[in-house]
Amino acid sequence: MTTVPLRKDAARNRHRIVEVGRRFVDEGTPIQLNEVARAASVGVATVYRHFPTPEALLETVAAPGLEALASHAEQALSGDDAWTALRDFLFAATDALITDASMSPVFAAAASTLAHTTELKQRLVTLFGQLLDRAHAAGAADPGVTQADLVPLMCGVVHAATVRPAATDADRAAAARRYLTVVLEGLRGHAR
Amino acid sequence: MTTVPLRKDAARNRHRIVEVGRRFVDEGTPIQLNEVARAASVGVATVYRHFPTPEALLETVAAPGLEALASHAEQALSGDDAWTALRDFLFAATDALITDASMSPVFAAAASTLAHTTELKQRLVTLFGQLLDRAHAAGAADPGVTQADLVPLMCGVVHAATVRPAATDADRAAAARRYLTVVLEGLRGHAR
DNA sequence: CGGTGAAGCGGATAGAACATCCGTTTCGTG
DNA sequence: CACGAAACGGATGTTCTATCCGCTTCACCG
Repeated sequence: MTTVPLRKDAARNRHRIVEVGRRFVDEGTPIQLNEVARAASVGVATVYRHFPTPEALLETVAAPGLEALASHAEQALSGDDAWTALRDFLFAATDALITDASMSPVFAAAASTLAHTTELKQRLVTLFGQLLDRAHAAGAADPGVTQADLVPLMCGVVHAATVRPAATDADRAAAARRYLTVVLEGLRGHAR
Repeated sequence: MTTVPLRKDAARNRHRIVEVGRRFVDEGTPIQLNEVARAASVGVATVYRHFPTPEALLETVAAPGLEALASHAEQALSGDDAWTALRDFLFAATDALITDASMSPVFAAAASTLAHTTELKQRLVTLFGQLLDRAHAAGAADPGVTQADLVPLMCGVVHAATVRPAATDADRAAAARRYLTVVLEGLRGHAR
């Protein structure tokens, strides 16, 4: 599983492709590999060689965001109040998922094409779980909701905000925060 | 907007097509119009004439379920306790959305191709709103959550349960009910 | 009834999107 | 500099989507 370092030109092309992928995601353009190739001034085969499917490219585009989220979660784990730490982290995560369109599809997808992403997602799930368990231990969260539920719940909140007809991105973000508030209240409420 | 009654053969074909559409939805097969034509022993053009897009067919497939939901909501409105009526109805709605795969996409879609569906959705949103308003009036629900939020929240709950890796449909339904419980708790909790 | 025109039918096929293959080019090492 | 491996690119086969138009069926009317 040790990766041979890419040749210089290959690295450059790969980088270009990811950049274009990022741009497409930000613009809401669907990722079509032929289209990406054109925009990156690269042969179609080059794109397909690096990323066999649109999802694979999406995952790579999403990776930095997921990593940032993971570090954030690690920091949150050192917070003193379990509930506050969980809550603040989830708000940050929601904002990230709304802002960066590449993240929620990757999150929601069952399995991943890329080993790196799989590992990253696993790490995040574990971190989510630890944050939740701390809250459980402090008696601050409904014990009926488990590790396996937190990521889906987040996806649900984001999905709800996405479905809702909203004029601007800010509106959507505000809705997501309100929905998260409801869910958090439900999580905590049941514990009492 | 008065619709001319279909010719006998046209009605038969249309019916066949919808039937096949229903089957595809139940089997989780993606609705491809050419494929539907083959399965319905009908020319491609016939399918396209009745349903210009897969979504249009999906809407028609979903319509009976949406209608059932609407009548259920109307019944719920005559319940004596506002909160109980809302809660029971939302549980029933969640079950329906999980069971019938045609409903949530139609629900989540912003606009509809079909006039009938548009009207039906509008009716449902109104009914949801009335149920929620009764709960508001009874001081049983967070006033920060409005009419425009209820449908998205339902979509979110269903989405969360769909995303969650689950062995069986029953698991998924159970998860959805748990998530709805959390949301309801959050809705009610904030009101107090 | 049988004739007639409108409504509907079907499938060949044009067009778009996707993915692969292979001859050519570029890179890095000895 | 020469050579083999790695990477490139785009022409091209494949698949999926949707339209067009010549033919058939239906329903109505004399």
